[in-house]
Amino acid sequence: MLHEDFADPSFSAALIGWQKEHGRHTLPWQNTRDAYLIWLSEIMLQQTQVSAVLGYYARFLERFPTLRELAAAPVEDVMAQWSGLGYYTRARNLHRCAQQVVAQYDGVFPSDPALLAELPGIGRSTAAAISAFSSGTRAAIMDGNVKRVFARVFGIDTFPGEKKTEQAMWRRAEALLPASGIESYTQGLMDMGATLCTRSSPDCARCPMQQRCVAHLTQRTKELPVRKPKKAVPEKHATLLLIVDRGEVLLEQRAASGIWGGLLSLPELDGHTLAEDEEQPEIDQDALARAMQPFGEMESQERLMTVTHVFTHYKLHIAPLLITLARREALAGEARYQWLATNRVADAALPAPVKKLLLELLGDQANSQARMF
DNA sequence: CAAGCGTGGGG
DNA sequence: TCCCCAAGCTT
Repeated sequence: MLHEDFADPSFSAALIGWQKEHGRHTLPWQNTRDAYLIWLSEIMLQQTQVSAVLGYYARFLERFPTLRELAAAPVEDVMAQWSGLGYYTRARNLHRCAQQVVAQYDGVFPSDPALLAELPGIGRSTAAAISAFSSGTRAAIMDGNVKRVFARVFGIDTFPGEKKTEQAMWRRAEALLPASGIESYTQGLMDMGATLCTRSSPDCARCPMQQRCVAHLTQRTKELPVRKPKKAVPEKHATLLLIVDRGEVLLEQRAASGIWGGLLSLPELDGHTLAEDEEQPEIDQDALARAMQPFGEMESQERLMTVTHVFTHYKLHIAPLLITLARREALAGEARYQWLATNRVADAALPAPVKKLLLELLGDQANSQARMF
């Protein structure tokens, strides 16, 4: 034949039947056709597991019950709600997307996946999921679940991250779409991947694909899908300035791009990029004095214990430097700096490890009368 | 188009 | 402790 023929109606039939009987039906974003509720869940669930999303989803909707309220809100409020969930570009794009849907579509998400995919933060797969769940549109998703299920059921033994392999999977996904029942089918792919065909120890005994699964039949579920080739994780070091004064802490808004883009964080003492293993670098007092210039006169400095934060692509050693002020300078024209009351840290748009650091320290402070901010 | 982009949990 | 990676998108 000229090209692969991936069509097989029995695949979707088996999957749909399984989903209706054994799939998930009570997640907070199910049992609705409200595109706002579905879109929000799909964005939060990008590279993020359901258990991590549940709390954020509920709090986010409490703060932004409607698309228009989200669109009208300051982006800082959106970032604060997203704080701790990671991949912060999603939050900025979410806000932009809400504004675009209000402006271009009068607040109504289009049902066409191609139009959805033009909006910020919505790619081909997310567009298909939103479209399928909110309007029953027949469109294919391609996420980690689908890649894992396909790799095993069809015995695909090349790395799914490889472009050629992924393209083949997309063709297969399109060919396997059911004539009807796209909602149960799409949800079934996700449910199978998340609850049955898991990364380790898949429950093949309960799997509707058992009789047709190449990996199961050849006992290769451990080998499939093919692992991502791993590479050495670089280590970076940063000295963060923990400047406290009168019950407030000094924060700096980070650049929109790069790690923790657009979030508030502690000012970073630059010029300290170090070789590996050099855990406790000497503080460059000249650089520190220059960095402190805009904020005031230093009273004391105290090095706190280094904490290590592991990202997907590198490891960051954070050396906090606690600084108190003898005199505070007014923040003239420095829009990216702000003083934040320490009792508002928990709700601020901070990266997870920075928020953790601050809360731990402030907790210690609260328990200690010896030292007052 | 390969790399950049968070965080938390399971094994 | 360490490894792996999850309802991917953007540049």
